[in-house]
Amino acid sequence: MGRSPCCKETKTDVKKGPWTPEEDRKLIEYVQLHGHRSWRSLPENAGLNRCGKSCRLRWNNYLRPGIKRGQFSDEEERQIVHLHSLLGNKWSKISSFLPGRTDNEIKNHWNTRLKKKLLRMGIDPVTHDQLPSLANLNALLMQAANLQMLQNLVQLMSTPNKVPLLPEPCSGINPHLIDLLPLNSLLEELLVTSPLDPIVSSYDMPISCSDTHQMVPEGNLEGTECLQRDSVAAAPWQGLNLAEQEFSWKDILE
DNA sequence: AATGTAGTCAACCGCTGGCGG
DNA sequence: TCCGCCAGCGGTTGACTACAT
Repeated sequence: MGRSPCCKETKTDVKKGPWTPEEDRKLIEYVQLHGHRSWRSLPENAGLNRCGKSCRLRWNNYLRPGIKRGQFSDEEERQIVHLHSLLGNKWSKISSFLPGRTDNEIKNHWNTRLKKKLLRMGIDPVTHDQLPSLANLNALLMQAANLQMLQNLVQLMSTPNKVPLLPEPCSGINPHLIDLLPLNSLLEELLVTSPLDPIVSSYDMPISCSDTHQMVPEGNLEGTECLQRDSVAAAPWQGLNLAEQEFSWKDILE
């Protein structure tokens, strides 16, 4: 399936950019007299130094009779939003339901106005679902922060027992080696006292050594990798560089 | 008044699928 | 069935304008 050779490959001097009134006049006159059976040959026949594609676009979007210009009415906007929720970015399909409006115009209107309008109304312009409220967003952020703390802990616990503390001034704690054993219980306590979103908690976390089963999706206990103090955490937990995290031990312990 | 920034929209680019030889 | 041509489509660009600093 070969790609159509663009005008630039056949003619090097085709004009681009905005159309002049004179070009418009030539195009209108030609189409009214001969129709537009072949856009490819039209420019030459009409005496236009333009690409056939460019002529088709100009005709379809601006010169064709019956085109409605100007502000979209509330009713039109409602229709576009509704059709978009059903059809997605099928601008040509959507335009077929709005007489006089071109796909290009609808697409531009969507991208520049309607998307923002929907966002302001708390509606996701892609899925058309209600966006999470500010309060929900806050809770999600808290959960994300908790999760990140847990990740840090798990990362540390999956390395040898003794690890250096973060260098000053990240930590306000005496910067010597500490035993990570007590962190085990701290981690479990965190998991119990900080219930996570079901989506987050269904994440395949390599933690299930004791009674923290609430972290593991129901019926999925068997395959869950048990975190060993000497083992290396599974894929989602790898690649976390503690040095890049913004949490200090002080933060975690507090 | 000059400059920077954001918004708008006409036009272009490149891909896709239909069609005919 | 394969291949090339073509129109149509959706995403992107860039010129222009309005508004803010």
